[in-house]
Amino acid sequence: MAKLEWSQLSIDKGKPLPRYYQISKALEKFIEKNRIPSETRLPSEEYLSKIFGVSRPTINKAIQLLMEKSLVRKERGKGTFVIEKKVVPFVFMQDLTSLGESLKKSGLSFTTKVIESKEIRAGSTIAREMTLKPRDLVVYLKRLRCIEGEPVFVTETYLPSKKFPGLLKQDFASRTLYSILEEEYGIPVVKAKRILRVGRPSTEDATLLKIPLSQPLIELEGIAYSGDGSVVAYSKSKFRGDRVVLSSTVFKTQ
Amino acid sequence: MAKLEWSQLSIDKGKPLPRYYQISKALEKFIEKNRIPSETRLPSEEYLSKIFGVSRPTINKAIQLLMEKSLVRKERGKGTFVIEKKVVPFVFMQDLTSLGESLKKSGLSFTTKVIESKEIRAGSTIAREMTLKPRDLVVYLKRLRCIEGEPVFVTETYLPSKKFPGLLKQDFASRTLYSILEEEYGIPVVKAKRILRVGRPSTEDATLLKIPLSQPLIELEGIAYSGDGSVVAYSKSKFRGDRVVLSSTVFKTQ
DNA sequence: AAGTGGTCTAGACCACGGG
DNA sequence: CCGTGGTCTAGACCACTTG
Repeated sequence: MAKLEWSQLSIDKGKPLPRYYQISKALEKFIEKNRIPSETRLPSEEYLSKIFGVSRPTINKAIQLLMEKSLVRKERGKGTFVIEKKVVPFVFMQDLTSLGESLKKSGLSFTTKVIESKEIRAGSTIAREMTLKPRDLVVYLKRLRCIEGEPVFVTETYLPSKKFPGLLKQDFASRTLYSILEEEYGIPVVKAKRILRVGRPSTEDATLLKIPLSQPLIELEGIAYSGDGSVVAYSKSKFRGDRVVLSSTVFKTQ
Repeated sequence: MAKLEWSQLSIDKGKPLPRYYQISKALEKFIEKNRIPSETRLPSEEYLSKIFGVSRPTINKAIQLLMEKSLVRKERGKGTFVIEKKVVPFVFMQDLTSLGESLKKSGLSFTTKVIESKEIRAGSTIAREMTLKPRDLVVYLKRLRCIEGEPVFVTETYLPSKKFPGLLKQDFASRTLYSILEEEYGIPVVKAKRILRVGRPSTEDATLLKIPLSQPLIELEGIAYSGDGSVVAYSKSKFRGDRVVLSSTVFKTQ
């Protein structure tokens, strides 16, 4: 009977709006109004193309828009499914904590997976950010963080090897980076600069985060400093824009 | 002679990557490597389709990707043009300043255009955010901010009418909102909550900001409080993701 | 084997901008 | 008028999932 419902959908081909846009809106409204449960499968693109009286590429593009809004998820060979809208509230600027610590406090279950860890030369770009020389060694760390079992962000971190001998032997999956730095090396982070922008995933990050290439990310770049003003870590985190909200509270300083 | 350069481009149709993706990357690299100046017109889609040996819709989709990355801008009837990459560094969390004040300090020339200003009833959503009753009156203000002449973000602000009688008569184009609140009403903002997310523009906002609907925005929602803990303003700002970087510095508090 | 989405083609018509 | 991008069609082949 499900098909009967969808079959009522239609668009006005006379309107000056693109058909794919009208179809996208029609589907969106239909899903909202009828409160289509998440994980419901949409009719096939073939079927929809008949309903709306357009070609399949047009339907494909319409659904593409819904996917970019994270309303649906496509699975090759299976179909298109309504997504449950989840957002993880996320505190990060309030106090000077690493993202891992911030997550811990929130009480949500989260896991860390180390994608890669190695020692490399800084190179000109990283060296400039960290006020090192390009040939200096740094520890490179790439971690994937999942919340409630779902991938939410990846972080790439660079730390000066000189300051943290043996760092690669630490267990980054079960302890937060900041706590390792403070407890194992006695170097606490006392200041951090952060830069935030919108970005797009690389093919690798899209795979890790299980998102399409078209979905925007929130990029958070950070430089952490120790008490003597030297750089302790340079990091770049990429968050799924559909799963994360960053929040903070600011008070008058004077 | 420009055509000669572009004509060298090609892709490997045997690769397992979509053609539109390969073409997009090829064009991107070509623009970067040859430092194609901004405002240069790309070859027509027709021409490119011949060069790459694919159909025009495929070229169209490839260029679509570049547009979403804000590398090019399409103009109907004219062509596709390379965009100058401009980013406005933007301090926002450091201290408790309004966005207007933050801009002023940055030294960049900026203008404010009032799109709309009126008194309305709060409604349930706004009332909840501002701890008002749905039927309470609020002043609604929608402003477009331009930096160096280009639209960069829109802000919608709601303020409780009761606290600020005659507010609509103020000149919001030449003074910042916070300074009006403090100097005209003696109510300074001492605390603010901020929530940040990625969003997509409404058709109206896309027009105001001169961006395609596909381009993501940074949304900054804020609630400002006065000394007695009451809500002074609720605002929602939407920034062009390709023009803005938000930055902050955090210190250890304890 | 059948059904799904991913992608592509060759051609088409339109609206817009500029000569 | 012509060249541009915006959009659409009808059909196709592929890779993947499921029965």
